[in-house]
Amino acid sequence: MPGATVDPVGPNRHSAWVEHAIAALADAGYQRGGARLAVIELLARQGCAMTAIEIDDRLRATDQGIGRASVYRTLEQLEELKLVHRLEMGRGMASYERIEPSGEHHHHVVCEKCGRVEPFEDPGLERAIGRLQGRVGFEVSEHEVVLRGRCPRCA
Amino acid sequence: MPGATVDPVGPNRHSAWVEHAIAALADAGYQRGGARLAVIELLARQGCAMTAIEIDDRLRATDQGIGRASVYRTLEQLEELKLVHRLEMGRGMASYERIEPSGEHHHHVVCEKCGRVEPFEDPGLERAIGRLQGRVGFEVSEHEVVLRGRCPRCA
DNA sequence: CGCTGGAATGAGAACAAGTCTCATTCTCTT
DNA sequence: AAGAGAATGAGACTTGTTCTCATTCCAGCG
Repeated sequence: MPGATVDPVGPNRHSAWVEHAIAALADAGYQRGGARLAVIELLARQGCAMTAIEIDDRLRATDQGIGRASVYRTLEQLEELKLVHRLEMGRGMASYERIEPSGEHHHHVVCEKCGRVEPFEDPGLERAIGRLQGRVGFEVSEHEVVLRGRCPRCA
Repeated sequence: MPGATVDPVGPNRHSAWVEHAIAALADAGYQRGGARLAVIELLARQGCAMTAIEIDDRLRATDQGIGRASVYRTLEQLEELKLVHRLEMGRGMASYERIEPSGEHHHHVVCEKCGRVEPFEDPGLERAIGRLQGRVGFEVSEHEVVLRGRCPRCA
């Protein structure tokens, strides 16, 4: 790949996750398909959670014209394989964001007035949750923290 | 009330919250009503979150036969007045639980297999979240932590 | 290559949770 | 006891999601 060493961080900076997802799907016995790939590539480009509706709308608008069923089906498969995280932060609709294989992740603050969502991360919080794992009777595999309040604009 | 000093802790142990809720509603200018009271009394008896559907089903089964609209309307009002907490832990449906005026509260572990929900509390976690408040740009008024995994039975 | 069997896809129907409307009933004040 | 306005409930409606099934696509095989 001559000349390909320039600008490793760009619009495709998360292509590693695309590869990862494709490999995981292949391992799980799935065949390739255009709709699924489109969902994966869209999620790869997002910095934070995106609602199922947004994903669906965006992909429907594409010249490919991806169907609703394919979008939801793909999201379900990706969730099953722990490639994406399903979140319910709003009024009864799900959002999705990719799971980094590194384990790196963030949580969310939601404005209860305008619905704006922002990510944040905090090692102290992660530590507190880590310490908790043994104490609850469950075998915990993931966690989710949502803070609610007013964003600077709405406060 | 002669003889009423026996057994202060019983099925009505949370009647203080009922009073609190009634007072708050009156302060907010609401009139009394049977449907609303029934919702309040049902929530007062629960130890943990209950889905809107369950609440509705239970109250519909009553000889009072409370309507769906009243149930949802009441839940919305109670949420607005910070008398109950709305949670979304499952597949797209809301649960509600009362907010103690003392600020005492718990969080939840959900079994991703069977859907069982259990409460837990942890001061360390609360401290970590408390420390966080200033750092996110929002004016945080509440928070919610959900752990997911396998319950002992499903593990 | 072109076939073929099973997987992936998309249009639209079906479903479930929640919301809205509006006629009736109830509360509270006078 | 009456009137004004709030609370209620039946049922229509909306919205996000899931299901169905006929069609299209992919991948191994001759």
